[in-house]
Amino acid sequence: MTTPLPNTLIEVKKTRRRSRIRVAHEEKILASAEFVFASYGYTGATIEKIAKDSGISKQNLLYYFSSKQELYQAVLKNILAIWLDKLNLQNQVGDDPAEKLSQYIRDKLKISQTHPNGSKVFANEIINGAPHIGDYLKRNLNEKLQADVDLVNSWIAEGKVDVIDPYHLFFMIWSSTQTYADFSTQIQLVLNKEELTEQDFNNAGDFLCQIILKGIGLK
Amino acid sequence: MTTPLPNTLIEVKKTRRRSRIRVAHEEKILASAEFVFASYGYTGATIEKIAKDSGISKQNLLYYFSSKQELYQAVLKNILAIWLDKLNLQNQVGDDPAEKLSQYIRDKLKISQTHPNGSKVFANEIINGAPHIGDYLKRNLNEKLQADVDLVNSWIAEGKVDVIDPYHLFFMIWSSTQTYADFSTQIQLVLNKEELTEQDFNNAGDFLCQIILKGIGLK
DNA sequence: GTCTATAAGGGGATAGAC
DNA sequence: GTCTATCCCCTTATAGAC
Repeated sequence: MTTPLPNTLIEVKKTRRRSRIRVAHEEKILASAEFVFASYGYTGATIEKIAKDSGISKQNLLYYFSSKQELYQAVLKNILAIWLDKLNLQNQVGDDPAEKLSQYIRDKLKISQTHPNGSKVFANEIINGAPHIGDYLKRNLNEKLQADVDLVNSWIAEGKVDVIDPYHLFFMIWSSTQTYADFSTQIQLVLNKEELTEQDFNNAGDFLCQIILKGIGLK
Repeated sequence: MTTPLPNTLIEVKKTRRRSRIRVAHEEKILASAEFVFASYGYTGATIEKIAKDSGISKQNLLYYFSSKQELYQAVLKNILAIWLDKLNLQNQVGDDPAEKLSQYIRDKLKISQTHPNGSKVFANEIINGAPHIGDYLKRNLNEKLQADVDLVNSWIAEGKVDVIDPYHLFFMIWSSTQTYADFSTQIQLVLNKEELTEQDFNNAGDFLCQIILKGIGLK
């Protein structure tokens, strides 16, 4: 049995001038698409559902995004851009490893709070073997990550943190912060809440920073 | 926009006597279903694909599992049974918190290694809002978890571990162990490997135990 | 830009012979 | 238990009027 075929990500076309109405509609459509793809998966989501949710007719939606796949990839690219943009250990202010890592963790968690649906769509895509963004991810993730891995390794060399494998550290940070978006259903069920509050996210941030920093020998 | 309707999980019927051929075929079908649901999601998976993968005709498959939903829920119930069965802090041997937690973490990670597809199907289901197993989960997860939470709280009261929120500890353990199944595509991409090896899982286990135990004040 | 109509194909499930 | 045939709905996408 073969896994789904890889598809190269459609590059965003640089439209020279987008009318106000186009910009507004595209935004509404993208927000709805994020929600519907997160709730039903790629195949389970239908253009009809997205159209209904955004208050735009199905045929009109296809005027703005000419195919389901194009819309899906736009959603994926949105969340990836947010992650790749904000998530650099290097870009965090200060020199202190503890400070940099704390900020990184809290930033990542903040995105789980503000963009849960984007995170869920991305998670679904990766779980399914990244058929639509595998190539794109390969080209864009590793390079950025390498710089951060190097930085952590330099901290280890300087004796500032315990000897650990930086890759597994990042896997841990990514998974334990994203779980508050991706697995929010389960977390809400366990905590017996309808929604996760600001306070829940603050608690999570405090917890994660406490465990991870102390765990690698900081503080 | 409404989220998917909840469906109560179909209870497993106790067939008094299942022929040898039925048992064998059901097993093959379930294994293929796990793989196909993991690769394509609930809607994206088709009975046809599952049938092809298992070497059984689509119509014959429907003789054994009378609907797609029934097959899907059987897959979900399988992985949940494995988790709920093995994952009790209380059942781990020994009295030592460090020993119990290490074993719990390694057991959970082992399931990621041996049942990656079941884990992926479950992850997809939760991400999509648990439309098919929400009720079942609610009835079966919280009670088991509560005993473990109480145990951790007793350790805190005895001063054996730092003051932490046990719930967030479990969220961290669950997410950081499951990521090696659910996000294996991304991890393989970062580590530049076709498959995760026994050694990779050992490294992950060592890393997670080191960070989490030290992080909560053990050792 | 937005609408009505519809083509074209996929996929779940059933009927009934063997 | 397994097969052939088929029904029927759903969904993507296009054509073309306004």
